[in-house]
Amino acid sequence: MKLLKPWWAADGGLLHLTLLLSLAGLRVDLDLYLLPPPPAPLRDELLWLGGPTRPAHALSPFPALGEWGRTGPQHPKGWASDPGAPLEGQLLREVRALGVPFIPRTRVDAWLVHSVAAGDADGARGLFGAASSAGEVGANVDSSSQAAPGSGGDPREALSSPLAATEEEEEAEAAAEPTAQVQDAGGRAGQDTEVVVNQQNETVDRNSQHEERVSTQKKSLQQSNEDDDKIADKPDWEAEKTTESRNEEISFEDIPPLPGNISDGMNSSAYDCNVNLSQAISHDVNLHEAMLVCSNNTFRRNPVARTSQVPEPFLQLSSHTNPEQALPGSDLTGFLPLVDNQMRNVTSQDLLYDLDANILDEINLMSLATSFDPLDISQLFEEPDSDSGLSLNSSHNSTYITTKSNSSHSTYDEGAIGYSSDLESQDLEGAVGGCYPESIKLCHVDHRNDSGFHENLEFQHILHNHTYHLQPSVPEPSSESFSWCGKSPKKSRHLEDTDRNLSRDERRAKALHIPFSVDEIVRMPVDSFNSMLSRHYLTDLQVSLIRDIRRRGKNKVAAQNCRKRKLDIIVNLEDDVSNLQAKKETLKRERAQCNKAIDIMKKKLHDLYHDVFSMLRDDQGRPVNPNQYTLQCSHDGAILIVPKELMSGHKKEAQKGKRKSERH
DNA sequence: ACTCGTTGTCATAAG
DNA sequence: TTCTTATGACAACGA
Repeated sequence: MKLLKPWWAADGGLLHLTLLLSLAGLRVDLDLYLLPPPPAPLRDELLWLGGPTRPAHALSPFPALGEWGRTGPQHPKGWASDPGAPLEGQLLREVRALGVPFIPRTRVDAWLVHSVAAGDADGARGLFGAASSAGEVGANVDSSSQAAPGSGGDPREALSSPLAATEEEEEAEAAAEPTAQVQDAGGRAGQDTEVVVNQQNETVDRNSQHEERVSTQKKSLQQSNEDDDKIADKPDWEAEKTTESRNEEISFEDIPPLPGNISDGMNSSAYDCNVNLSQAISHDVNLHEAMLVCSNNTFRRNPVARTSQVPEPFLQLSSHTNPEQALPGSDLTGFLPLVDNQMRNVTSQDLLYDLDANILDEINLMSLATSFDPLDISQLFEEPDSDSGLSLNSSHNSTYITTKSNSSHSTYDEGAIGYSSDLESQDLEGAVGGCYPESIKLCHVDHRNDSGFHENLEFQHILHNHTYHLQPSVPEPSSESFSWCGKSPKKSRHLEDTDRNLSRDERRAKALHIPFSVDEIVRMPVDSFNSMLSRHYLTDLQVSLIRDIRRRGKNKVAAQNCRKRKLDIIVNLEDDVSNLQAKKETLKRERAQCNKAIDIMKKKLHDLYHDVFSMLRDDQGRPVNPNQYTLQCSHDGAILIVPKELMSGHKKEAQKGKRKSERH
């Protein structure tokens, strides 16, 4: 919702709103169904007031405005039956005077404007102010009901009430105050009408609070380029409101199909579908299903082929509300963010026609996300790690870069892009398509789809990022965002604690509902692993993740072993060093001992020498001078007393003889 | 704020 | 060719 602020402020917003509504097709039709059409002159004027480059019916997959009065149910008050009311021109002027932040172009817009003009100016400002702040149709309506209390017959209330009132209130009001207005509109009556009354009773408190919020929101609108941190500071009330709306699912199953062919006015196949509107509206996956229908009929991609790409199990999972309507392989839950990326320059029809293969691939992958538990996804988003990331970070490159630059951590480099399978985008890694941070808000356009949208985010994240890194630094849709989806922060925190011990791959595997444990995946022998992959119905995404998990797991073990080995080697080398040092010391000691022994021996020999000489006598009986004579041992063992002079001369001759022999 | 050890991951080479 | 293992390098994280 916050993301829409910049749309309104910077881009005029209407195109986005239109596309948004178009993409959320069934939802828009629901609104139309509930509301009366404007008078013909007015709608024409409204239609072209904004100077659209092409007719409204070309901008939107909905029936042309001209068909509105004929196809839509008649308002109990006969509003639709009064097409020529002389208010139109004045209405438009009033609308303009209201400072509505966009020019009405589609029938919905026209109706909104008209409704506003028909009501009080304050209420209108509240409506559009809230609309601009909330950034979603549902919010618009909701706001309008709060801003203009007391207008019991105002169709705005009929539209908004279901989103705002609680079931208890509805029941109470139903018993107390019968309102026939909406009942005429095809039997859907009950809840909506009751809520209308509720809204009247609801009041000033909320109204004043709401106005404050609106003013705050308007201020924030001016900061269209607010950073992610600001985005994270989502007001509690927004979350509450969202949760409220979400909890109040409107069931239109009992509503008969519209009398007219709702797609009569369409000149394109964008909305050429056979889906029963009432059925579609009654399901949480309206958007998905609607887009499925569109894809079947208009997308260039062969639906059959796409169908074949999606494993049966996921089909079952993806169509959590109405399996019979869900077409295989075409869940477009993640379409909004993608479209948002192109929205500024392209019409919805262009989008429908021009979805390229990449987008469709992603969309196809999105089907996987439908089976994800939003909480699981949320856990991934909340993942502290990073490198990876899924980060909420979306996979969109530009977004990624931005967030990365803004974040202190910034990690996702990943070449991941190239990497495999990576599913994560986030990492953005260059990845294919990703979703803007804005897309996060987009998901709140239709609360019935937000869980799916989160899944998409997760999915896209995973899709593009090989590393599965999570961007911790990037503002993630934390528990706050999940509270939008009706998850209490406590529960989210609890799960967070629960999963805290899980590794990233474990969390990813859990999020993708991979039926094997990470440990199994990693430890399994190759043959078993391959047979396991072939035995189970797994999507490419799952297989990719499993292989990555296995690769990372094995590499992790290898790295651990490698480090352990390296440490062992180091330890061994250190031991060797210490051993050698000890040996060296020992040898040193031995050497010293030997030297000592040698000295002792020398001394003993010297003493013995002198003792021997002291006992020797020459021929005249005189003692032999040890300085003039030396003792020599002959070959036969005889001891001879030889004068040193002879010994020196003999030694010299001996040395000469040695040299000669060496020369030769 | 910086350093250091640990850990996970990736890229690459080798078997 | 594919898979596994080993290892260097890098980054994140916590102490």
